Amino acid sequence: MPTVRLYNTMSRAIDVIEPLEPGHLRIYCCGPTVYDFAHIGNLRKYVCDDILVRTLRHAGLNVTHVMNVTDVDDKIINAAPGGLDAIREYTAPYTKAFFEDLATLRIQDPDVVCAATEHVDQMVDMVQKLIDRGHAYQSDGSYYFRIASFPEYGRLARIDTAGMRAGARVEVDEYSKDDVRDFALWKAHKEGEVAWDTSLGRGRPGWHIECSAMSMHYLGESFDMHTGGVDNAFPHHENEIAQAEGATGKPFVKYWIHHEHLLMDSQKMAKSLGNTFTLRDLLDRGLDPVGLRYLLASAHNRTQLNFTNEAVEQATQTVKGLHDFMRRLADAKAEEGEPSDLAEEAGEARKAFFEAMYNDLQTPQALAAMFDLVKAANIALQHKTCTSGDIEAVRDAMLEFDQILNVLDAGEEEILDEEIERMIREREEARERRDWQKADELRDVLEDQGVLLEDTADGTRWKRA
RNA sequence: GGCGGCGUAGCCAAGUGGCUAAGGCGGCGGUCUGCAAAACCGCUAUUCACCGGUUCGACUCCGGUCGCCGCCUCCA
Repeated sequence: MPTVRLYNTMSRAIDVIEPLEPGHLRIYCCGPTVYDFAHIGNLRKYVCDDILVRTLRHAGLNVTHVMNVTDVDDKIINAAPGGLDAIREYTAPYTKAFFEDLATLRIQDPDVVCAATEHVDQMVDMVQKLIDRGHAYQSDGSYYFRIASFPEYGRLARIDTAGMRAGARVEVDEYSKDDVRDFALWKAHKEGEVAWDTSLGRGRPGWHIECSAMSMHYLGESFDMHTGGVDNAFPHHENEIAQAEGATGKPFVKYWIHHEHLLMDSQKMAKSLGNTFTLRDLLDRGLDPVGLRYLLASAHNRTQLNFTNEAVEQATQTVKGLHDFMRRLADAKAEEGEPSDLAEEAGEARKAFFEAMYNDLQTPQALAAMFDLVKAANIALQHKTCTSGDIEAVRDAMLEFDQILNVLDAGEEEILDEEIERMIREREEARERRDWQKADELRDVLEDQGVLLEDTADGTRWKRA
């Protein structure tokens, strides 16, 4: 099995990935809070997770991928006062939209998707363990994690907890805590808010507790990998560690992966700047979802990616080029010329591509290896003798790359359109008569319908624009 | 104020203490084509924000300046 290396926020180094259980990698990815449509910056994170999981699977690991859906939090409660029915009614469409967005971006669904509101029991159990072990206390019906009881606090984000007292942010929490650094595990019921009647009393879970409770419920008290946006490292993941390790006394997660943010036109994305766009917004503007996937996948996950309209259009062009290439490959026939060494080139490209991916997900280098092969194959197809084995090797390599990238066409066969076929035949006849004017006219008509023609030695081909 | 990241061609984006600074998109010129398209060939950063320093040698290491971005209690 190949060695996979990834940057681990905990160690601040590129670590060799060795699952706790050999051959089986258990990963938890922080999921969406479904109070609104996901914006493109949120979605980058899921594309990064997708590339990561696909790479781990390609390396031969059996991956169990769990993702949460946060369907109860302050924003949701504010938007949907009342009980559980009210927040479910409010969040359901956003949850549905979120998974539609994942599908649009060709992101594989996780093996397990868990909603916070369906795991309150597990969270209550965990809070109880924290109380029993002296890490939590009650105040006015709410429960808090006592940071002073967990000396390791701040290890992930390298935060000096002493300095938090002088933090720039103003404390806005109206609940009473022993120490400003402590965070809520369970919030006492307030009138008009959703609540559960539990052994802790009537109330609702804090945000961080859901991820600790659900990840351990599905993946065990210690598991391999946990992902999130860079902003989640502190406080969310730091708090998760405190809760999990406080409750079990065992190490929580071995590898922490954090994905960088997307910039919009070199600016941060923020509602106040009016530059957050949902996938729907972008599709309405005519952007191609697969081009978008390619763009989001094409930069390294730990660098900020600058999102511009132009960049998406470029990515879309690139993907079109790959589609053209696969088609050319499918139609390829052996030609006379010097013998090609395409099979070897394919092998080299494969090696380079996956070495790059296995070495901290270096997508840009992997893509460069792929394009080197595309170029070599195009040259060979034009000037050399390619055996069916040569062509097959290139095709297999491309399809293998696409196990990670997932941007190629799924189905080969384009539905034949009789009207289009008839016009193409008509144009062929015109061309035989050397009636170029008529032929060009027909080509223009088809182009207006989004059909592009290519006259090749083997006849005219067409594709959708 | 504290901590951290980044600044590479028109655009997106890799990279290394010293061979010609990856790759993609775009543009220009050419081959092919009835014309196109696709593909191919050539050109498109004497230079890596700026200023110093270390070094035989730095884009890569150090210091400073400017710019952008993130975290510092619930934002991917």
